[in-house]
Amino acid sequence: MKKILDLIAKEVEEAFFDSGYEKSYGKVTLSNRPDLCEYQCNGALAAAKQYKKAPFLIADEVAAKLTGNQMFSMAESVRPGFLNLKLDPSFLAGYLQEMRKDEERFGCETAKEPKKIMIDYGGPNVAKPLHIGHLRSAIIGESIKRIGRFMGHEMIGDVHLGDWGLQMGLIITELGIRKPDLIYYQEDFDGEYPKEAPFTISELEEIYPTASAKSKEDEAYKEAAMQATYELQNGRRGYQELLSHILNVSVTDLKKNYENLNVSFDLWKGESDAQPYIPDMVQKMKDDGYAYVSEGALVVDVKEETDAKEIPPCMILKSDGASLYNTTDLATIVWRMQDYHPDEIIYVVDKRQDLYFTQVFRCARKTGLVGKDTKLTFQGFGTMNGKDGKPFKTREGGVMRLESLVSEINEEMYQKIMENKSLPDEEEARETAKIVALSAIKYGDLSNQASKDYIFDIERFTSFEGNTGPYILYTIVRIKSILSKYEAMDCKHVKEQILPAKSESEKSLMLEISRFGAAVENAFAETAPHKVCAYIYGLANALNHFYHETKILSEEEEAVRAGYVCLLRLTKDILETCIDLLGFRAPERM
RNA sequence: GCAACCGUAGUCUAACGGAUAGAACACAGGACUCCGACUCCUGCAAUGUGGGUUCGAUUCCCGCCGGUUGCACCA
Repeated sequence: MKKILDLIAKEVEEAFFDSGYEKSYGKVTLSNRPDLCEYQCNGALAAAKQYKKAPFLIADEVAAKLTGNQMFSMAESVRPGFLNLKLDPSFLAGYLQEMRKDEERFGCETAKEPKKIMIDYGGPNVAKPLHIGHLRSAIIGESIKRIGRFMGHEMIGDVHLGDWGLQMGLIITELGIRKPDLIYYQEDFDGEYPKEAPFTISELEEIYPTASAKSKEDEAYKEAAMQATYELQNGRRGYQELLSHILNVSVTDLKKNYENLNVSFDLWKGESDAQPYIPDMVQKMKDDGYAYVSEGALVVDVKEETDAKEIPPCMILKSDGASLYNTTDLATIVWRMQDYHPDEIIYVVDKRQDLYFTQVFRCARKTGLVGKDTKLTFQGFGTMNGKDGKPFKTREGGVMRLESLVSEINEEMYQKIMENKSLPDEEEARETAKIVALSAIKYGDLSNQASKDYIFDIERFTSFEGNTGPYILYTIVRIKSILSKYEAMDCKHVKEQILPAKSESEKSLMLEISRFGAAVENAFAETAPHKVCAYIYGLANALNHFYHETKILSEEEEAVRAGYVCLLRLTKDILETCIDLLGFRAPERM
């Protein structure tokens, strides 16, 4: 089903053409003066120069061609040369009627050329709990993935675990001190290792920071850890077995935590999965003459002549020959290309890594790891700040665990719900609090442009008023309540059909609904989930406005009432589809 | 020092180069015999600064001021 904007533009383009102007001037946009019109075309202003004619004269001609067109109830020319349009209510009702026949997509067409897109987000570290620094990547990445999928693209989410390097050696060393008898430490052992991990997740989460702290004070300890890391990476059997236990235990825990955030990944690959690709990749870079030794390290130049500043070379190997972050990221590109051949890889990463990814992308392109037909996108996000405008911290000034943040907000929501006494059942209240709390966190984040820093204000985000997640959910719940009352009225014999709007507020609501496809499409094109938020906020407002002015269930004319109910149901379905794209859902009651 | 990003009502935030810069919170008023008033309506209030390009600039270019961040062996 064509977007309503395209249908309108088609008519206007033809009117331009019939008046002797290029069709392209007939581009139509949503009105930025809703008091004057619903849609507008500024083409006459642009055409004035080419045709050496006053813009309003052109607009007059086009408007004349459009009068009488069944799509519009108004098409007028306004100085200096705007073309103002209002849709015919019957046309609009017909359009919505078509939308509601498509219960899944509401007429939103999928992309003409579906792409295979890998999306790298999450980025948690093994053996370390998720903290608030991981929140934005998870929320934004998940939403982009869902929006892309809705648009018909093949979206492959990869969590990209931090599971390589000294941290593993530290854990192995510390565990060896605590439990030296474990067979993983017997070098001559060649039997089967036990399936059960020799530690729990909470032990693991305690072992790592302890080991990390020790290594900073104790030089010998650090040596041991580095030695363990080296042996692990060079294939010591018992250590590798320990690594896989660490991975298993951690990933199980991470999955649970991400599940609570309604975030999921298609791939649970990590830095360790890229390691096997490193030697060949490095060798090829050397053979092709891209990599050379500078100050002891192996690097690839990524400067370009158009650069305003010096972009340092991309380091491939450290001067001691060891790999580093860059090496792993490049090798990750190798297997992604080899196994998936994506059209695009999107990195949802902290924007502070902008320069770093510029280096990696350039290096990957220059050395031929990716071809021209694969796009590499850096989708940097800003910092989540506290109310003081500084990076969000606990009251003590430490890094807050994600779990603590979530449970704090769950509790806050629970208190609110209990105050309202809307849900007498405690269990339901707890469950609902979780759902609403997640909407507060996610909407609070996603309603901002991803690239900007934003202030995480629990009080504001959890409010039921204003541009918040809970407000959106409240609107949905309210509609559900009305709909279920309608069901109980036993009106099955009445034909449900959307009728032409009779009031301004009804028409505004219908106009908002009709924009659905364009809004989602645009949000994906700009990888901008905040556009989905802006859209549903407008839709929820239009609904509440309409609701306030219109008696729905007490409307006496059955057909009109059924028409209202149709409109409400369509609004609800679209709102729910949109919040699913944002990664949260609505409760039945709240 | 060099570079990147960002400066919009008191606060928080939006706007393909287009009309009177749009919301939210807060504040000041107002609206419920009614489907969930956690709603709705009215008002107050903003583009850091100086130039340039343009018929037209929050948007593009340059200078200044302010903030954030990044600048080779961490990830």
